Amino acid sequence: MVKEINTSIVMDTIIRYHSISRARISEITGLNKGTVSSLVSELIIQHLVFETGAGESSGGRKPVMLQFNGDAGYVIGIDLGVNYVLTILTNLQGMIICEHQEDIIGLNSQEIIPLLVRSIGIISSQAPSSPYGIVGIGIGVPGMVNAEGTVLFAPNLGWTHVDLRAAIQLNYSEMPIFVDNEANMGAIGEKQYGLGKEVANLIYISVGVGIGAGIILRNEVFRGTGGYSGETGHMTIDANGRLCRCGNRGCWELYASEQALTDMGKSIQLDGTIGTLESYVASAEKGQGSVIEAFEKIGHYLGIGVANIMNIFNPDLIIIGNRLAKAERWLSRPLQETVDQRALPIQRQSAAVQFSSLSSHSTALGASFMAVSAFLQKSTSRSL
Amino acid sequence: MVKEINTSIVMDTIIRYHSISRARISEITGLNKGTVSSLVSELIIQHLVFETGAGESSGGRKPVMLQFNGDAGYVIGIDLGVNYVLTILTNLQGMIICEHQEDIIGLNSQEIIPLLVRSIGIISSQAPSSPYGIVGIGIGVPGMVNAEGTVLFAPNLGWTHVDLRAAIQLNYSEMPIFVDNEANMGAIGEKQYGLGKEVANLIYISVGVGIGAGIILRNEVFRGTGGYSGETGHMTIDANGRLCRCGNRGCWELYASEQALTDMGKSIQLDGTIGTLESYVASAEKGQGSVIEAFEKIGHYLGIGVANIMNIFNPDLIIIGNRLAKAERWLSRPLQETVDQRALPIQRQSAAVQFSSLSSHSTALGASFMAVSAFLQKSTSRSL
DNA sequence: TTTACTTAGTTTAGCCACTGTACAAACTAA
DNA sequence: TTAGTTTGTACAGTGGCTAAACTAAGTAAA
Repeated sequence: MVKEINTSIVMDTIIRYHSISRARISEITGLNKGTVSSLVSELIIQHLVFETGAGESSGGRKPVMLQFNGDAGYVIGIDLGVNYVLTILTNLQGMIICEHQEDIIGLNSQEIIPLLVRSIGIISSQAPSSPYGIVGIGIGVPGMVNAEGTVLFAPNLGWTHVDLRAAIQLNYSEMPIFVDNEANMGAIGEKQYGLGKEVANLIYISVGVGIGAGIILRNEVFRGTGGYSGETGHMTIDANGRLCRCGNRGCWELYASEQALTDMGKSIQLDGTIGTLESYVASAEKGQGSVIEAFEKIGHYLGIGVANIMNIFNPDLIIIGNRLAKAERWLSRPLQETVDQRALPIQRQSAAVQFSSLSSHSTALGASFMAVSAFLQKSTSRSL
Repeated sequence: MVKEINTSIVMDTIIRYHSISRARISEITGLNKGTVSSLVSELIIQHLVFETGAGESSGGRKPVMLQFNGDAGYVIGIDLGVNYVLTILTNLQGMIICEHQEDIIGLNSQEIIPLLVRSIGIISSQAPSSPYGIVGIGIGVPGMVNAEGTVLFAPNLGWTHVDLRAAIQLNYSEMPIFVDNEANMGAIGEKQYGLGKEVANLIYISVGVGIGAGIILRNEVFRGTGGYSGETGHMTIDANGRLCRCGNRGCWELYASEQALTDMGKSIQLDGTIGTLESYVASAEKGQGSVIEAFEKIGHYLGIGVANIMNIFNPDLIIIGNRLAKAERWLSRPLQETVDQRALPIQRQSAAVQFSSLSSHSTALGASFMAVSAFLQKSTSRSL
């Protein structure tokens, strides 16, 4: 049991420092040199770590540098969006090997699940050969997911109670499969591979048709008691505001989501195109004032909710992700201004607000990391 | 290190089960009988555990029952309120031995600190003799406190940057002293000794002059990056609402706190008394409709914020505490109705909203528990 | 070169705290 | 009584750690 913990510590240290000697690991972790040596040799036998040759001497014998073998295996990450499926293959370090995207507009769950299985098949076949092969699959879904991987409610997909994990498991019986909310996966993605690498507390705000949040506190996802935390889109920001389909009034997502944009757009004369987010972005880029104003209004309302979240959580970082992050150019300034006006001074001084750095891959990368994490945990524990 | 962990596990098991045999501990924890025996004998030497005699046989030798020695030492818990100081002495099980209260209306920090020291002295002298004596002091403060025990900002006391821990430490140099926000302490109190014993995620909402929240997630207080989490009072619930002194508009505490009551009270004809919370409660008890209406309005607005918190955290339990809990009778129904209307169905099904069960002792008890917790941790670890 | 000094990594002996097994003590029930 | 249970202790064995010695491989200055 102690060995398990120490193996994890050594593994994490190697991954974090990218290239490191046994002696440095011993220094950093406080573990004895002998202990480190023996643990490392087991990791090498497991193909999880390899020696890259001699490093720079600092006045004595040259160290043998160690690296994490990111290509010991591969994982699949899936971002099941409202109208697309993005499937990626990454190695254990989150390097994207290949990706595959398909539209799912108008499809129901009976049609989407086979499509997911097909996508997994296509992507799997492109994995380079490796000691462990494909070691897991992660899936981010735009809805509430329970601990068993059942999608309880995904309004924008029209799903209720779809046992997604079991459905995929039918085709890949031995494969570890992780299903979670798209915002949680996005938060994990940003924490591991994006802007959140150095912070312990971050909130990833997924602004798409609605708004959801992935909450990472003390370096771990906080899912709440039933797994339904982060329903920030239905936070009241206007007590006497418009009625939301959830039954509440003045929900944040009525004022600051893609749906809000569409509502505003009805009164905007577009240059002939349909009112998709992409068309609005295109119009804004052409300088259409009414569209830019709409974005700025949404940025302002985003700021109100972001300030609330800052006041409640006192996080290191708030990241705006998902579809509306594409309009960063017009959202950013009004958002920041509103936060500066509305959040408590001590909060806005210590917390940063940024837009996703992984473009549209946050969720898929987070999903793939779930699988990586589980694989490494299993690998370092079973080396008994 | 393993021993430390196991000692803690044994200790926790004894505390939880109140009266238990070595054999049962071994069963429950999975530790070997011999291991449990040796750890228990050390705890007995330390006076932390004692044998209470034979228990009921279940067909064989009678077990020797063990109990946690709650009277191995005592701790002091202080609730520094806006206009009172409540000091309590408890044993290690949170049993209140004696208490002492003083008014501090109109006093500044230079006057309050000596008063705190005096109160500690008065209470200390009443502690029964015990193996360890007074083992720690906890203080809950109505303001932001950093990790060093400095009160950064306590608007209702008029304090900025008062190094409270250091000031008390001057008089009790070797004593462990814990200073934290009053809402965090209240949350801890409810978690340990009140309504939250069985739950992992609870939010304690302290409704006094303003509103603050103590957040317990996965059985631990979440304090945020700088220690400033839980500033829920400044959550916007009305985007275009009234201006708050914090600079924001439509802050929750403008509509749902003692301050809100006072504001409303200006237009209420009271029966000759001044507008304190107590006088409003008295009027409501006499059946004065306008006061009851005011309470109901506050209950409604409390519900809006509570629904927000439910949607964001998906907790097991939300507890309403501090001064306004005294008006439970009139707040409760409108609060629950609003939550039922506004929180997502799945949230309100799984989370309960209750009023504090420890009457006005939540904060002081939480403060005392901080000291208990630190003492037990130290005791079980230094038995090397 | 040679020599002295560093630093890296392995080996070995010893130790700590756990587990498993055996056993004594103390009880119940037939 | 006698057989069978349950509790708690004793003791040997083991896993995994640390400390220290040692080998290996370098640098720097005489």
